[in-house]
Amino acid sequence: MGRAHDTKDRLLEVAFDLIWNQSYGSVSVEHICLKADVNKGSFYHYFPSKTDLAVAAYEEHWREKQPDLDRIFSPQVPPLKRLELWCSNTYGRQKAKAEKYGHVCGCPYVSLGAELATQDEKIRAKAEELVDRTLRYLESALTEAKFQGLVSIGDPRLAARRVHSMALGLLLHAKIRNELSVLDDLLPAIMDILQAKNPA
Amino acid sequence: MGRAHDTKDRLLEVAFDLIWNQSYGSVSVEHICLKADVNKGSFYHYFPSKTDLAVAAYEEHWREKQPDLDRIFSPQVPPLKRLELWCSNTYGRQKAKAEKYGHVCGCPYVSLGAELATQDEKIRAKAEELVDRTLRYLESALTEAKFQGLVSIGDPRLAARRVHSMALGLLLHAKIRNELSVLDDLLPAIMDILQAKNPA
DNA sequence: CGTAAATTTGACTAACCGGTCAGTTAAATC
DNA sequence: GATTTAACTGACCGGTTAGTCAAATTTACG
Repeated sequence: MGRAHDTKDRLLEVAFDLIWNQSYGSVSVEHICLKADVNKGSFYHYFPSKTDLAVAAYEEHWREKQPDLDRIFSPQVPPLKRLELWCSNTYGRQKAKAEKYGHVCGCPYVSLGAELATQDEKIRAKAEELVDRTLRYLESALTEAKFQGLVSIGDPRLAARRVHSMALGLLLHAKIRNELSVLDDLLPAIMDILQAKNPA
Repeated sequence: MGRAHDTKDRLLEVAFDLIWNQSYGSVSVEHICLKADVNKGSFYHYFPSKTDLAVAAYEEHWREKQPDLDRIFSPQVPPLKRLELWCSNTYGRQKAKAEKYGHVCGCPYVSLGAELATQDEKIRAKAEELVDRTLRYLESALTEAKFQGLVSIGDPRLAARRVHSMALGLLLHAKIRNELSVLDDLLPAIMDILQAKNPA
């Protein structure tokens, strides 16, 4: 075998970071290779195409962040508290990114999905998959919240999509206005949607 | 003067249509010129850069659609009815686009804004401006609705952003899933946010 | 009509794009 | 220590990109 280093991981990480911060179209394979200190030839040893890299980078990013979500949405945590943790986690990630790059970057899955959903089926499918996984966490929390009489909602699945949509929308507003404070309304807006009896 | 034709208008229309359907990055100046039947040299006679074309195309599109919005949000229409009309207008536009191109295209301002807000300041500013104009319609309707006791909301400006965020979020879900039916929940979700007393 | 200004043309540039490939290097296996 | 195989290299490819320009054409106007 060859030199078993972390080349592939570096490519995945750099790719996710650059695409999230900029956009798929404006980040070239060369940029990614340069920043990851990888030769272009090596790139195509690991990934058959730029598209495949993007898909793999987003899957890898999920894999890394899933433990956080599992902790936030742990059955040990009261359901509405999970939503509160999710909101503050979202805010924290956006704040960190904004401080690093000087502008609000919004939801990474949406950035990629919105740009390429109509262009690249592989990427659209992956974005859909990642969104669906997120919805599952939300739906689970909402189902429990409803059972405990904490919220006044109909179908938890539908309510989860509404909550998620509100979050995506506010993240987009924050990105387009480049103003992190838009996200201050995230938790209150969500609690209003749910007509939460006991505001977290 | 030269041949005073509709060259510029054709460029604006084609550009908006292509960028909305695909993305800024994947639509080249050549594509636009080809579809508009305009020589590339002529393009740069009218626009100093691709960015400037995009900004102008989006401004022009707003100019064309504003009469529709003025009609929908006319003071002659009951405030909650305005929201209902706005939702069905949104659905109609998405349906038409989806039938024309075979996939849901989402909100055009968001597509451009999400892709380029962190990259191109001119485009970010224009996206912000267009979103703000839309918010003004919503805020006006909500202010009246609140005064008439039709809704239970706090600050109408904040509520308008929530309504708009929900719409953006659902449009994004529809685009990423490529499923128009996601938008069936648009009006109900908005009415729930507002805790509308008299569901439209 | 004559001239000047607006418009149109299409060939051109120089950089960049995603992707290829023949060959080199280093680690694991026997 | 020889062999195998994965990891890596860097030059290279054809095509595309945004943008330029000098010349040609058309129209408005005095």
